[in-house]
Parts: sequence; C-alpha cells; structure tokens
Amino acid sequence: MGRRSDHSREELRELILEEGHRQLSEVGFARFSAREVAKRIGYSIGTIYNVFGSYDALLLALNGRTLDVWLAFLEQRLAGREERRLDAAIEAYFDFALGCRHAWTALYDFRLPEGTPPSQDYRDKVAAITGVIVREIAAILPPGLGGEALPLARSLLASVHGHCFFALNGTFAMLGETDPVGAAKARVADALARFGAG
Amino acid sequence: MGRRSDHSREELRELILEEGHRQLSEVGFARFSAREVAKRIGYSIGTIYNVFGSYDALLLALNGRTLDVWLAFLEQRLAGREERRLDAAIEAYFDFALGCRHAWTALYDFRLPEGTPPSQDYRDKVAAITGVIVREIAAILPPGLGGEALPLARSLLASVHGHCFFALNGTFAMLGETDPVGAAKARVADALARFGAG
DNA sequence: GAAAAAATTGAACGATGTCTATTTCTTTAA
DNA sequence: TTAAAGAAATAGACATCGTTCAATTTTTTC
Repeated sequence: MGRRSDHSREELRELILEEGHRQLSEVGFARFSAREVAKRIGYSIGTIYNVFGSYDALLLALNGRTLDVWLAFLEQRLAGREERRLDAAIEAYFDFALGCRHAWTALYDFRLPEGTPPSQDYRDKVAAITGVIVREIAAILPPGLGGEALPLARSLLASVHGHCFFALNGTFAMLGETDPVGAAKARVADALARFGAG
Repeated sequence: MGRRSDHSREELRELILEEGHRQLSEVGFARFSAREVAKRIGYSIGTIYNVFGSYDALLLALNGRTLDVWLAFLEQRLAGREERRLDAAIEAYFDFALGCRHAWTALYDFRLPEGTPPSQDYRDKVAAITGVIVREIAAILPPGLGGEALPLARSLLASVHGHCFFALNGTFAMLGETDPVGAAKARVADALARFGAG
C-alpha cells in the first residue's frame, strides 16, 4: 500500500501516542513493542519510524505524555486544598505512581543513549512538575529563605522518589516497611523543621 | 558437540557469572546479552540455560554478585573510620553507584515478572547491606531509641537512593543540582536531628 | 496532464530469549 | 570389558524485536 489520507500527520502522531501509551501502561516498558502499536492502529511499523524517526524518540514522547498526565494529576490534587498541601503532594506522588505503575516506571526504566540529552520539551515537562513543588515549598518557608526553595524541592523530590521507588520495586517489602508514604512524609517534615517551617 | 569435561558445574557457573558481570558492567542492562556471554566463554547459549535455567535467573545471580561487591565496598570504606561514619556510608553509596554505574543501575532496571519474589539468597544480600546501615544508625541514636534504627535506616536508604538515582539518571542535572551528595547528607542530618542524634 | 514530492508498505537484516531433539561424553552395572 | 544409563553440551528452529530501505501509491505542484 502506498500513501493514504486516512489521517493527517498530527492525527497520526496522536493516534500513535494514544495507543502507545495504552500499551505502555498495560504491558510495561520491558514488554512494550512499537510493532504492536503499529498493528493495533492499522498501520505498519515503517509509519511509526516516519513519524517519530526512532524507537527512542517514540518512547521519549510517550514518557512526555506520562509527565503531562502526572502534572495534571498533581495540580488537581492540590486544587482547593488549604492545609497540608505538601503532604497532599506526597500522597499524589505515590498515588500516581501506583495507579499508573507501568507508565510511571517507564519514566525511569527508559534511558536515552549516553551523551544524548532529552529534548527541551521533555526537560520542560520535568521542570514543570518540579516547579509545583518549588512553589509549595516557597510558600511554607519562612520569609527570607525563598532562595532555598529550589534546592530543597529538588532534594525532597529525590527523597520522596526514593521512597516511592522502593515501595514499587519491592525493596521496602523485603525490608518489612509497611508505610512508605508515612516514612516519606516524615523525612520531608524533618527537612522542613530544619528551616523552621512545617 | 556433546558433553565435555573442561569445567565442573561449579566452575562453569563461576565462569558465566564472571564474564556475565563483566559484560553487564561494560554494556549495561539494556544491551546485555546472554548469548554474548556464552560466546565469550566458549560455550553455547544452551549451556547457560542448563546452568541457570532462565535469563531471569541469570540476571538475578548477576545482580546478587553486584550486591556482594557493594557490601564489601561499603564495609571497607567504614573499616577503621571513627567519625562521621554515616557520611562515609553515603559517600560510599554514591561512589559505588558511580564507579559501577551499569552494574548498579541493573539492580533496579531488571525486574522479575510480577508476582515472582526474588530468591531468599538475594533478599539476604539486600538485607545485609541494609543491616550495615541499621547498625550505624543504632550506634548514633540516643539510648532507648534502638527500635527506631531499622525503620529509620530503611527510610534514609530510600532518601539516599533517590538522590543517587537522580544524580545518575540526569534528573538532577536537568534541575541544576550540582551537589547531590551534599544534599543527601543534609537530608540524613535533618532526620537524625529529629531524634536528637548526629 | 505530466512531473515532483510525500507517505506507506512490507520484506529483509541481524539481533534477542527460549525451547527441544540430537549428539557426545561420563558413569554405572553386568 | 563392554553395554546400558545418565548427564551435559550443542545446533538449530522459532517467534519476536528495532531498524532500514526499495518499491509502490497517492497527493501535490506546475
């Protein structure tokens, strides 16, 4: 078959991303197959390469979509919340990771070849999620410590990430930890206490 | 070719693990190939299946070897150290992960099929590394808080892991963090301060 | 309406993990 | 000593994967 006009370039891209994200969410990164995605949308594997150029680019785009969903999820959880907003953000971190287990895990399982930085677009998405936490922490920190918000947010994100990662990959289960969320909240509280916040 | 007697079963197992760990350390989990390991030791792929039964079992054994090396590295770094032992352990965490980048990353990239818990042997190795941290924290905590050592060790390991993970996977670079080790130490200090230790 | 450009395909390639029938060697038993 | 039993190693087949590319068909352009 040759050229067809079933979908515009953009429609096709969206079609692939939609089905691709469904696949990734269902089977996980290790079993994800670009061929399978092509088959399911009724196109051939070559078409995916036409649109995305490579497997890596496709996966980066899929992970980008996960980041989009994650950001929306986080903000929705915070919307209207008055107290304990940082705790809510931590809960949202865990709930998203657990609820979108495979897609969330793929964010970290997939890595571009060494020396290949992700696109600016992707970096912006990561920065957007971080930005939410920076904002929340800045609102909590005592006046005059605003400059600490970014470094602290990075570090607390890493701490929460570690707890969430261990919760999902079984490390915590191995070690008998039954309340990863509580532990993560406690560590964040410890850090904020140092700055006289919380 | 049929049966040969170049190596005993144990020698063969060791041969595969040695070359396999070398491969894993060089090319990383994503590019690791059991076939390639077989080729390099002069056996066929079938032999690896004879000895290990499956690809998953081989990788679990390889990761187990990484844990062995890691534990030895950690204890060697702590040996003879009088002060700031926990800081030394954090540095060791990062140094090992950076120095054995691919092998360390494989510990988390590789996952057994869902519902398949790792062998007792593997869990023991994870517990052994954790045990070192439990011991160090117990030595620092005020008297009467000994029961907090294990939960705190789990949580601090997760925090340090998150920092180390973000350092290696580029997240920290994206966010402008230039001193991941310092940030990790700070978070650990925050937690210890809550317990009146440090 | 012809030429140029764009899009889509499917076959080919070299890998991978996995499995099995077969061959070969070692061990056991008569 | 020799034949049968058992264990170990292999080659090859299978299905899959990402990747590439010549060929084909449609759309666009002039």
